[in-house]
Amino acid sequence: MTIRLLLADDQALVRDALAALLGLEADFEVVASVGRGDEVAAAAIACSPDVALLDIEMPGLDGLAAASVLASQLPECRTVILTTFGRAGYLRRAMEAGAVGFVVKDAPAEVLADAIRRVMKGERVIDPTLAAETLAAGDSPLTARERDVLIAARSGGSVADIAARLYLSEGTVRNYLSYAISKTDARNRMDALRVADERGWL
Amino acid sequence: MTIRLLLADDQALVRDALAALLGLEADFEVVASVGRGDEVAAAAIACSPDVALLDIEMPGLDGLAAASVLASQLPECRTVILTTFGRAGYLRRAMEAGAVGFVVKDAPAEVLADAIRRVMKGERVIDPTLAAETLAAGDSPLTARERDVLIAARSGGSVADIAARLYLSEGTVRNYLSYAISKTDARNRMDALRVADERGWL
DNA sequence: TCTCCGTTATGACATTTGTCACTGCCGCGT
DNA sequence: ACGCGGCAGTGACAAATGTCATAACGGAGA
Repeated sequence: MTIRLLLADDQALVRDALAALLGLEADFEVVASVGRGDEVAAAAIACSPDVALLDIEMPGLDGLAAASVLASQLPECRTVILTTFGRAGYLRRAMEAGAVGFVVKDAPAEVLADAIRRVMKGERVIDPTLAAETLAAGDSPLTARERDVLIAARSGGSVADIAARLYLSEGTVRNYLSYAISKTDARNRMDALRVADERGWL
Repeated sequence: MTIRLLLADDQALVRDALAALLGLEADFEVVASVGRGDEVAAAAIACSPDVALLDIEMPGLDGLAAASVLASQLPECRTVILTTFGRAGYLRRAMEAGAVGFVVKDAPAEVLADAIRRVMKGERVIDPTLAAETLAAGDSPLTARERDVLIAARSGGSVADIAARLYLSEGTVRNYLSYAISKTDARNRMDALRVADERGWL
């Protein structure tokens, strides 16, 4: 009984390489392979895979959003997130999006193959180091707006720019930035951005 | 006549997957596979590959530095840089480090295989889009110190922090930052950092 | 109902940042 | 010998940033 796989990764070379790697295993069959998050659902419906391997960073729709869509439209297909970044916040969001597995690209090939077989048996598979880290980082203390302001600050604009983009007054933006800076124990907005990003709070 | 390959990529899964992919081609043979830049030279000397495929982001020594070492210690081995980021500055630095090929991971698998065969024939292989972009971005207008200051600014510290780290006066740091901001047409240091990073000037 | 929290906002304030002018030193090329 | 450009610094100034107190409004929960 072969396990039917869907592969989603924006980097064609990595996608093809993973297909080659998984194709070496006798019990795996790659039935679909896409390079954009917004193509995942359609491909899954067309090919009805047993397991979808989704990268997070993809154009169109990110892997986490794609996992949500997949969970609602094709609940019998299990999702494993396969990503470069073992960033704490990703794991939490992946679980919320209905993923049952989470593997980082640092892991050796056997870990991935093993993870796929285990999710097929109904288990949840999560990188243990990452799980610990996620628990340690904890929930984001940032409110929704504080997060919005930080994200808007990422492009390097001034308070005025951010205020204009979010339709807020400049004073309000300064307040939110100040809160964010204090909650992240940072010294200024760049530092806050760096810290929040590392902790997966954005 | 098979082409002997050395593979270097910090992500084990990607490394193994690439090995599987390249192994499917009849004329390729992966003779070494490492996960750290500082293991490249030793592995190359031990296995004498014809072509080394190096990722840029690696612990120990980055792919560009590893390419330099390889070029001096084992000049008969040709280097192809294989990286996620088609960032303009990387290409220039790769060429300076003695690489003869540059392939982005966005490219389809045939491009990589083709590139390997072509560098074996003595050709240089460079992603054409990227080449154009690199020429457009041009040489970095930043002086060595301006670059240092920008890099130090990346960790999110204040002028005082940067000055302390580089053993400069605060005024000097402010001047360099100001020059950097003006040379990048940015609005503030974050913007300058973003721009310089994108252009590969760091 | 009353209180807490998040959102939005203002004004005042100190600090930091960015800009500019100007100086001196050193090394390189003509 | 001279000028140019990079490096390092000072001082002054305007603008942006970060902090704090304070306040109004609405929703969620005790």
